[in-house]
Parts: sequence; C-alpha cells; structure tokens
Amino acid sequence: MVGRSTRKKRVTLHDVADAAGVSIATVSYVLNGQGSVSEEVRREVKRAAKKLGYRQNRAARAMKMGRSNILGLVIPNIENPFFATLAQAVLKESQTREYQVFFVDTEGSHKSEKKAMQGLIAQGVDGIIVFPIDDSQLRISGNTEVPVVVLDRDTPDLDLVQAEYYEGGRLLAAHLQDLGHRRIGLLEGPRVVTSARDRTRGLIENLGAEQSIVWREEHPFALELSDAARKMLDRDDMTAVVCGNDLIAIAAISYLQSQGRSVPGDLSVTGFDDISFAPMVSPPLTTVRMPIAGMGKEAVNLLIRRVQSDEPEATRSRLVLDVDLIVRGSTGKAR
Amino acid sequence: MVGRSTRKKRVTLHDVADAAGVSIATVSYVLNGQGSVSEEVRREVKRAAKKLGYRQNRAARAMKMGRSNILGLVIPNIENPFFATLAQAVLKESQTREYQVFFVDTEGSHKSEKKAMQGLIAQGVDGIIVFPIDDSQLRISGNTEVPVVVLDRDTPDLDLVQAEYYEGGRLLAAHLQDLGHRRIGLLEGPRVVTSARDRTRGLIENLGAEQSIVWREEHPFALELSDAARKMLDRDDMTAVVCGNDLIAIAAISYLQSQGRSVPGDLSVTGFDDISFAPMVSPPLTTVRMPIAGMGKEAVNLLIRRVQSDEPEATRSRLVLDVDLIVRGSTGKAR
DNA sequence: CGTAATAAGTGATACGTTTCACTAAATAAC
DNA sequence: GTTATTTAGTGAAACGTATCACTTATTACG
Repeated sequence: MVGRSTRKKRVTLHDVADAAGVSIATVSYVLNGQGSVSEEVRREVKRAAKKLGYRQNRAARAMKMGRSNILGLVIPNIENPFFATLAQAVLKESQTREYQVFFVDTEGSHKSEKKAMQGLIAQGVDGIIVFPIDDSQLRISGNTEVPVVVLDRDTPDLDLVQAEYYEGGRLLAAHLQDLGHRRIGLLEGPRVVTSARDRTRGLIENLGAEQSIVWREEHPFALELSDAARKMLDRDDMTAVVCGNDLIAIAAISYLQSQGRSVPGDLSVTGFDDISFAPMVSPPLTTVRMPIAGMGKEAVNLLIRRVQSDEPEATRSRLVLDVDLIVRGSTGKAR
Repeated sequence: MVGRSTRKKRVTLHDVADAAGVSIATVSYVLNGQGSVSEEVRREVKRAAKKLGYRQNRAARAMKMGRSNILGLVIPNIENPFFATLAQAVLKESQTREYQVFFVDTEGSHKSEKKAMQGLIAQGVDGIIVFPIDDSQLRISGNTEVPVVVLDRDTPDLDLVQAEYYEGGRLLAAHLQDLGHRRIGLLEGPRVVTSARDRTRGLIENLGAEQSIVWREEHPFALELSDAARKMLDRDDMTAVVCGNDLIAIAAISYLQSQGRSVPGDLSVTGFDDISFAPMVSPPLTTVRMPIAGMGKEAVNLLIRRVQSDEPEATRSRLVLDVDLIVRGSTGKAR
C-alpha cells in the first residue's frame, strides 16, 4: 500500500523448485512448455511460480541462449513525424512478436549513426532495423555480425523495405497536368538519398509535353527553409511547387502565405509522405501517402525471420510497397 | 568485403586471456580499469583484446552484476511531437550516461500502459521513466520493484519532473489582457490530467476583472477536433481561444480558417508546449514554451541517481522547471 | 513372463562475467 | 636479517537459466 519500493530479492527457478518440491529442471520445462511432465506437477509448479511472483531473469536466459530477443532501431530524427509513425509501427509489431527494441536517434549525424550500429551490436541485439540518413555509409553496415534490414535507402546486399517512390512522382506529375499546371518549381530532397532521387525522376520523366520544371532546388528534409529556397519561392514564373516531402511543403506554404501569396489560389503545393500533420495544416496538404506503418511492420517481420532462421546465406529480400495520391486543398487549377 | 554476415563465434574473456598469456581475471580487471596490474601487462591485454575484436557480453555481465544498464521509457504517443522531442532528449542523455533504453508507446491505452510497466520490470530494466496518460492509474506503479520517475503528472510518492503549468496559464492571461481580450473561449485539455488542470487554473485565477471565460470545452490532446469543439468555435461571442496544447490550437486554427475566419484578425488563438511545428503553421503559434528537452534530461539524471544509490528510502525528488511565453502571429489586438 | 519402449523427472554442466580470497614476489620498515 | 606491507596476478565461486544425458517407474508388446 505504501508506495516505497520493496527491494526484495529476485525469485529464481531454484526458489520455485523448492516450493513445488521438484527440481529446477522440471520447473524450467514447465515454464517453457517443454519436456515431459505430468499435468499434476505442471499445475503445482505454475501455482508455486505465481505465488512466489517468479519472473524470468532475461539476462541469464539471454546468456544461456545466446540470443537477447532485442532488436535495434536506428533512425535519423524522431522529431520528424514520418519517423515517429514508423517507430510506432516497429515498436508495436516488435511488442506483439515478443521482442524489445533499443531505440537510437542519430539526430542526422553520420558519425553517430555508425556508432549506433556498432553500439547496438556490442549490446548484443539480435538484429537491427536502420533507416539510414543517406546512401553514403551503407557499405559499412555490410558485413556485420547481426542481420540488418534497411529501410528506404538502396543497398547492395542487405534486406530492404521501401516504397514506390518513382510511382509517387508519376502520380504527382499526372495530378498537376490534370489541373493545368505547366510551369513547375521543384524543391527536391537531398540528391544523396535514393528515395528522393526516385521521386524526382518519377515526376520529371512523366511530365506532359507542355509541362516543364522552371527551377529546381535541393533542400534538406526539414521544417526550416533555406535562404536559397526562399529565393526560389519568391519567383513568379511557376504555378505549382513540388516539394520533396511534407515537411518542406509545410514550410514552403507557411513562407508563401507570409509573403502574401495564396495557396492554392496563386500557387499549388504538393508534399510527399502524408505525415499526420498533412491534413491539419491550412490548406490541407495534397501529398503522396507512404505506407509508413506497413514499412515498419514488414521490416520487423523480415528481420525476425532472418534472426530466427540460422541460414545466413538465404537470398536477400527486397520489399516494395505501394503508394497513393491523396488530393487535398493545397492544389487547385492553374491560374 | 562481400556483405554476407560472418557468423563467427563470439570472442570471450577466455580467448583474450589465452592470447595475452594471463588469467581471465586479469583481463577483466584490465578491461574494467580496476585491480592492480602492471602497465606492461595492461598494454598487452588491450592489444590482444583489440586484435581479437573482443566485445563484452552484456547479458553475462548483466546477470553477474544484477543490473542491466537498461532504462524503460513509457509514453502515450510518439506521434505527438511533444513526446518525440521528449523521447529524443531522454535517449540522448541515456546514451551519454551509457544506458540503453527500452521504448514503449502505449498509444493512449491504460491497459497497455500498465502492461508496459510490468513488462519492462519483467525484462529487468534498472528503472523506468513514465509519462502517464493521465492521473488515474498512478497508484499502481507505486510499490514497484524498480525506481520510477514520473513526468508531468502528479503522484503521491514517486520522483517527479514537471513544469510551471500554473505560471504558464498566468502568462497567457496577462498576454491576452495586454491585447485587450475580454471574452475568452477555453478549449482545455482533459481534466483528468493534473497539468491540464493547472494550466486552466493559472489562466482563470489570473484573469483581469473585466475578462471572462465565455465558454469552456474539454478536449483530448489530439489533432482531430471534436464536434463539440467545432460547435464552440462557431460561436461569435469570444475574441480569443485558449487551447490546452499546441495540437488543439493547430486544429482549431485550421478549422477556423476553413470557416472563413481570420486568425488573428477575427480571433486570437494560443497553444501550450511550443512543439517544433508551432512556429511553422500559419499563422505561427503564440504559445507557452515547455522545457521539454530539459524535462527528459533531468528525468534521466534523477532516475540514474536513484538506480545507482542503493538506499531506496532516499526522500523523493520533485523537480519543477520554468516556462516562457512565446509570442508569435496567432494572437493580436482584440477587434 | 521377459523385454522393449515410453513417460516423468533429476543432476550436472555450461553460458561469460565479476570479484573475493588467496599466493608469490618484491619492497619497505625496524 | 627478520618481519610487515605493498604489488601483481590467479583460481574458483557464483549469477540464473536451458538442456543433455541419465535414472527410475510405468506401460506396451510378443
């Protein structure tokens, strides 16, 4: 009743065995549902275990088994709602599969990304899910000691989960064409990121004959708009701005409005990802919905399968999920 | 070079000891910087360890030491940017203190919150940081087996980190008074949450004589606006709307704009928390800045201190951090 | 009935650490 | 020169679990 912490000694298999009048081996078998032991004894052991409040010592088990039942999750920035949703999905799926997750936020630093991978391995995780900052360091994670699943970025020889970025770009091109936009500004994501390049390619390669990119500017996936981006947005020769992701789009809309320009009245703006904020900004964002939660879930499944099958040489998996165009208020007919 | 995973056998203390020609005890002492061992041997052991690529087996260590160097973090919803920032701070501080973090997102469910706490204890974490969904279940976490630090919610006997919510409410009252707002609508957070109640109290108790709350409506801390909230926002008898947090404020602004009302032209709107999106919506949000990262960091420090000192009876700590009023574009002179 | 097969349960070992208690050698103290 | 003291290093005992190899009791088989 009183809330002070009772620092009791841990109850061990031994204690349960004594209480139930059997050997620790039997207790172990009962609790793991293995071995052959009579229903009678089984019941008695369970009763004793519950009564004493026995809890498996995971450390001891991990040591004995050589497996920790812990996965590592490495992402660039949890403050980005995209990664928040992804993390949530990974956590949820891991939970239901009886795995715990060590979570590392690299805050966009390559150095800490590398350190995180090393650190997780040192900690003895069974496998790692990583959403790399960009494509540059992927070779390093190559011959690692634990299975690794990579999200979003392309990689030569690791398991992979990604989405139809190219198709997403194509959908945007088609949508803008339908609305009559001919002069398009492009605030694209970092070119060092495969998925960003694919979006851009999907867009450009599927523009109609009369459509053209009047300017393009590379921009980080973040809410803070660069000066160069502002300068481009100040131009008046485009009727639509395609942004590399929703964060950029939200920032762009905010800036355009602060300059007295109306979205979508003067300009249409599109995002990519469909993060949870996308429908809530004003105007609500037209964007390409990424199967974020699905990617997280599939990554966990892939990883656990790889962890549990001991054949390390199984052929590498590559999972590509569908995307959808979500039309909201930030796009309208070209003026 | 080839990226297949090399499933080599783990290098153990034993291997290093053999390679260096000493006992495993000596190796252990060297690697932990303890015991008395000559500089010569020390060097040799380190060389051998590095050469063999020795990595400590955390499970074995955890078992021997009775401590896992793992903390648990339980929060209601990582998709809320507030919690994302908090989590980031907790992770970062834990990292630098050489702790790993098991992360659990309860997705707003009391049941899974309780299960999470139990689960983390079963997993053998050394301590838990919890940001409870509301005040209702806190008694349960009372006499637990590991130290617990509670964020934000009040609790009878656990360590606590929170912020000056009342003061935040007061700051808003003063700000609105300065701008000449006399008729205020209140879209408050859940009353079952202490911190939400304190904000409201701080506001109401510090209103000027001529100011009044013309309506108040309870609302969850979420981006989706309730029907009741919409009905209130449709009213025309207030010049300002005070929202329980930034999410509600963003949703409210979005709705008001969709109804053709201007913020802050027709109505001023305030938030609470200062999440990363607050400056990026249009208009940028006037809000009360919570020391989110500071709370996370202090929580970790408190918890680790509690974990490492074995006196469980140390008096409980209660840390209250300052807040600031951040004036942006969503508030203006009353019309 | 004799033997084989199955069922129920146990003892002991190993997993990789940390650390206590101890030895042996070297140094200091008187 | 003898006795303390310090220094350098070791052996062995845990920590709590899973599981192999084994014994004993029971049942099935011919």
